[in-house]
Amino acid sequence: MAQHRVTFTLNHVVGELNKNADRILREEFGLTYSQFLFLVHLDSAGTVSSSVLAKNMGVSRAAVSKRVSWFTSRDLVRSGHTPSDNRVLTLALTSQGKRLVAQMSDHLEQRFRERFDSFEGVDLDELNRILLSVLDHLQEPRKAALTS
Amino acid sequence: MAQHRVTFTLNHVVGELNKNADRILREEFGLTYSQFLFLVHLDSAGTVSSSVLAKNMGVSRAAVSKRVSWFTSRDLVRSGHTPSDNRVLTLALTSQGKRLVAQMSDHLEQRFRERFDSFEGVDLDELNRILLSVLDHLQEPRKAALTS
DNA sequence: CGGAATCTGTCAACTAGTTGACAGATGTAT
DNA sequence: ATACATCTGTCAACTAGTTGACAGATTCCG
Repeated sequence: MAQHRVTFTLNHVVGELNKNADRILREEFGLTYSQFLFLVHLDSAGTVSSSVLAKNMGVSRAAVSKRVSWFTSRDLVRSGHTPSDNRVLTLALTSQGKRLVAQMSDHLEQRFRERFDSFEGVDLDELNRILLSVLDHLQEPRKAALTS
Repeated sequence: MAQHRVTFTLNHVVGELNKNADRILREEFGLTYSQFLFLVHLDSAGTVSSSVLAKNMGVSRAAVSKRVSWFTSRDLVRSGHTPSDNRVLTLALTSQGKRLVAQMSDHLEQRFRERFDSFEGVDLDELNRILLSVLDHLQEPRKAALTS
């Protein structure tokens, strides 16, 4: 009974973290956390099609499609069709976009450290290791099917 | 640099968990995870005003307001004005609502256990303890202001 | 070659949240 | 008592996601 409440705690923690990040990014950069995530995903992906980006971000192709113009009109993202395949719309950060996402990441991390470096109660690297282990377990349903 | 990535992992884990829960609840009960959460919050609150429920759920008053009729029309929630204060709309689960939320909770927990009871890699109670500690730290900005 | 299948991005219609404004009810201070 | 402040739920307009349908481009085979 108490056991599954860990999912509630997880949701609660994530809610607080994202709320904080969103507030900081709005104040300091005028962008939302979700816009930051878009740029982060694009940054780590390099040059990708809009549908690959959608898959990476875990949202629908339509969701990405509708947001692209917001970023291109601000010169943060460059989009264009490749000659090799005229269906795909390739996306990449502009140099300005790269600069911005680096600044945002740095700032966010600094604020995060201010808050947690002096916090002895928890080892965040250890927490991350545990969470990755849980994630791995969640994404492998094969085990249950094979053990019999 | 690696440190703040724990926030990404957290988001990822929560996304997977909620996606699973949503799928299960839709299949077995025809309700979404977010509808389940509405009922859970109302269940643990007992009889509350719509604005208190909004605060508990971490959403706006308007968001709750717009959803109430969905639940009352299905006889899961009862709503009415108290004579003591004619502004407030009091909400409570019907007996049918209570029965449903109990069934849903039980089912979800059973499925959760099936998946994690045999999983030796992680102690979920320990994880919950850590997360509660992080949550506590996040919600207390006073410490930083006082230590000097 | 020529279908047929598949993949791409976009559209329309929908859901569930937000903020800001509002009217009405209640509380408070002179 | 009366004016002012605050709290309540609801509304309109907006944002950001969803699914399903679609046309066009590409790929796969026979």
